[in-house]
Amino acid sequence: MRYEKGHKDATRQRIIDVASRQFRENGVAAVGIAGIMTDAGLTNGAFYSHFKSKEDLVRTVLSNALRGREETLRTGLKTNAGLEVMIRDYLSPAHRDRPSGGCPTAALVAEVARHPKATRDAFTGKISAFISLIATQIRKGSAARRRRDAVAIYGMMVGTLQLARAVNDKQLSDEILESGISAALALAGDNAA
Amino acid sequence: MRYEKGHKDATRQRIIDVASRQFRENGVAAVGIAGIMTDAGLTNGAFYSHFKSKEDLVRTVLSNALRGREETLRTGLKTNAGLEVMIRDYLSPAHRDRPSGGCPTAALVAEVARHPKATRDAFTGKISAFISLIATQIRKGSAARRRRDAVAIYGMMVGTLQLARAVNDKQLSDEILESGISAALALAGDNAA
DNA sequence: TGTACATCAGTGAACGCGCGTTCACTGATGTAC
DNA sequence: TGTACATCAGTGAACGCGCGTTCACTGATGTAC
Repeated sequence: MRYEKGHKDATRQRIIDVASRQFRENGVAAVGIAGIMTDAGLTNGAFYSHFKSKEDLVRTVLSNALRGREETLRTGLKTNAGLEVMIRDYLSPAHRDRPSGGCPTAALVAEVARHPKATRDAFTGKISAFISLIATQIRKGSAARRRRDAVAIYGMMVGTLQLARAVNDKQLSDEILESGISAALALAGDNAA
Repeated sequence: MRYEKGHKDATRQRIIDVASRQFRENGVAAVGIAGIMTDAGLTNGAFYSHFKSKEDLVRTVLSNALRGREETLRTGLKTNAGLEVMIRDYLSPAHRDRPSGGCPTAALVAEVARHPKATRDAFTGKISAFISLIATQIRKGSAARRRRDAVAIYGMMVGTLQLARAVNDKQLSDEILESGISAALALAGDNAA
């Protein structure tokens, strides 16, 4: 073989990583195949020996990024102080200011809602998983109440992060993040709230 | 004049209304000038005697839709049972299933965050206004705490509505809406929560 | 060992298409004299 | 009153451009005999 074993898989993964960053930064619709391939160090023609179509890439990127987030969340919850660190990380200025490495849900959820069913499927399962994970970390209340609060915390994190990103006023943006943290901690059953 | 007085203003408003619906339904990037003009009963060439550019239309539509929302919210809060009706309307299946007539923030906030500063300005002021309006309706806590909860409620409504729209499973989607309502009411200081 | 052929990741030009935008033009009405 | 011109909302063809996608080709390596 003229390329080492695993070369094609590595290339495919490189395309996925570049696309993952670009999609989160600029949205799926605004990102083109040619730009992704250039950033991956290839020419546009090579794309179709790795993916059936742009939509195929979108699905792959979404599954990939959400799986990565789930793992990070899972290990983070084990080693850190429950939900608190996760909530503070999620609603940090660093996360707000660098969408390309951040939560794919916050960046793409509204756009994905308009994509084909097969693409939305990638989301549905993972959103369910996130909610369940958060629910296991909530300290007080019945199982139903913990699950309700998990949904609310997740929705609030996604919404407030997006508001903080859209707003053109640093002070208001910081306030939105702070309010989100403090209200989310309250829902999580933390006394710091 | 070959057209009645006010004709051009009416046409302009018709273009804004059509664009407003299409943007919320499919996102700004996926909507073209030609399609908007066809729906408005005109040909594409006429567009540029009403707007400087597509971005000019986006700004106008955003200001318009957000102002409309603010008025609805303001009168709704006066005549109804405070926040409760508003929260239930916002997180209703009807709102989830018809984005074209719904909240422009939920539909467009992530996309607008990537638009030019002038476009984001339209958002910033109105988001501020929404937060203040909600804060006036919260029953308990210090002024700072009421404002914090207003930010959290708004963020949570936007986030949970988006999640409910993206998810491909009716039962999960309904659960997300219900959880959002009940947690938002709790934050608003309602005992029903 | 040498030669002919197979493999296949990647190249780069080309495809049709729809986009945002421009512009010469139309035609109904108003105004000047 | 009649004629020449101005106004201006809207028409529709055309512009260059970048998109997603296709495809004939390259060239380094492996395999067959």
